[in-house]
Amino acid sequence: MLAARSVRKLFSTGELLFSEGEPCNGLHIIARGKVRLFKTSVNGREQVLSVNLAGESVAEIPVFDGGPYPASAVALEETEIVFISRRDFNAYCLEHPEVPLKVLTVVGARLRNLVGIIEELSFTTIRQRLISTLLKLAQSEGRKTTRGIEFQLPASHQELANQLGTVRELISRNLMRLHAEGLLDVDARQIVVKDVEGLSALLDMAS
Amino acid sequence: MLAARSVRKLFSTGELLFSEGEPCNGLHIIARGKVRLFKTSVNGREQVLSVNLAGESVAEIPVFDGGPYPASAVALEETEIVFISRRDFNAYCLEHPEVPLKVLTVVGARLRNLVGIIEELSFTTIRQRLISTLLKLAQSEGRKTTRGIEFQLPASHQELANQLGTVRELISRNLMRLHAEGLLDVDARQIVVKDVEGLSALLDMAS
DNA sequence: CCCGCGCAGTGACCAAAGTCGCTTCCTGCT
DNA sequence: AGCAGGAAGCGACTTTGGTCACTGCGCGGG
Repeated sequence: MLAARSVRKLFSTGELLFSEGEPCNGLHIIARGKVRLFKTSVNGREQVLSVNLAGESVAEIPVFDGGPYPASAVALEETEIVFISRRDFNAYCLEHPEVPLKVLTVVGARLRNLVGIIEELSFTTIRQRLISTLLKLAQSEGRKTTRGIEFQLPASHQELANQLGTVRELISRNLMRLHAEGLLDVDARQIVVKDVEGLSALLDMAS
Repeated sequence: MLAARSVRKLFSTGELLFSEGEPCNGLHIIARGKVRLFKTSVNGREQVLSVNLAGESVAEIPVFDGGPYPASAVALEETEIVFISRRDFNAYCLEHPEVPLKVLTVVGARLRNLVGIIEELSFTTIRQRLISTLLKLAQSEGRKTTRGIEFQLPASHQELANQLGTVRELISRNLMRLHAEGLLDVDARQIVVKDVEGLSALLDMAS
């Protein structure tokens, strides 16, 4: 059994699982918690590649091709990781041919996700990206009230900026602007979307 | 044998192998020629994801996860494709457990490549991206002459712009600017890099 | 209670990217 | 020769993104 050969590791909020460029010697599976995968630039900017929750694995690729980690990973909350060494996992894959196929679909999802990021980065403005994530949040976490759809931003402006590939200030500014346009109200992290249609409409516009 | 179940297809320059969003029913392997994978935006902009040569495969992912193509592919020259249906390839994978592992390393390379694009898009300017591709070209195709390292741009400014995720004019402008700075000479598609060190130096600068 | 700190708001400013409109050059075709 | 179409050059302009410097708030620890 694979579990027998695995190791459990605990990470507290903000702790690095691994850094870009490090050699990789095993597969990380998230048993509990939340992990962010990201790239860092020389001037300190960050670009988030994905946020993964319990049940998902991180950094499958270096396990197979033997290369270094292409990005860094950090725990966003108390996180428990199950770690399986490369040797063990490779052996396991050869014994169970359906496993790598399964992994391929996982990697596939990751690849589609990356292509999505590229699409956003090269075709859309920060404004559109912000609107799009606001709409997603409204749909997944929003509560309907008399004033509109209400929800909390899941993280600081800084964190949000990292995910959109930009800086804190632009989040502020764009939220302000949307408020000025009457589409939503902002109170600290509390967002009230007053006009979902209006927001969606802005997305569909060609540029 | 797998070859027995394969189909050969011919594509002429500019012909589409498949388009983003279409369902996928098999694996394409390039027997001869050159293929470009790209995304298209509503306003006609393009972003190149990769350029693949003979011996490489394209669109491995949809074969495994059954989803639609995440991007479009076009032949850049006379191209011959070997096509294997999903069913056949999946069956083949189960018989030969080492095959999906091999595919994983291919997909891994692709993933690293995409991460690289994301890094460039979110951390670097067009100027830097241009310099970087010029240096690559100089290294791979350049001939040393008395005036410097000489080579031809492999494609139109438009095509180059697509690869860098920008527009034609910025290629012109940045080439001009580099010329004005005395780093290279431009004559139509003929480039003469006069100062490789100077160019490289510009890349290392923080922003 | 006050201090420090992290987070957010904001205006001034600057640089990069993109758009438009037009010109020029080349090439192939009739 | 003349024309059409594609590729490139180029200037003027707008928009977007990013930087800087500062203010203000809220909260927890000393």
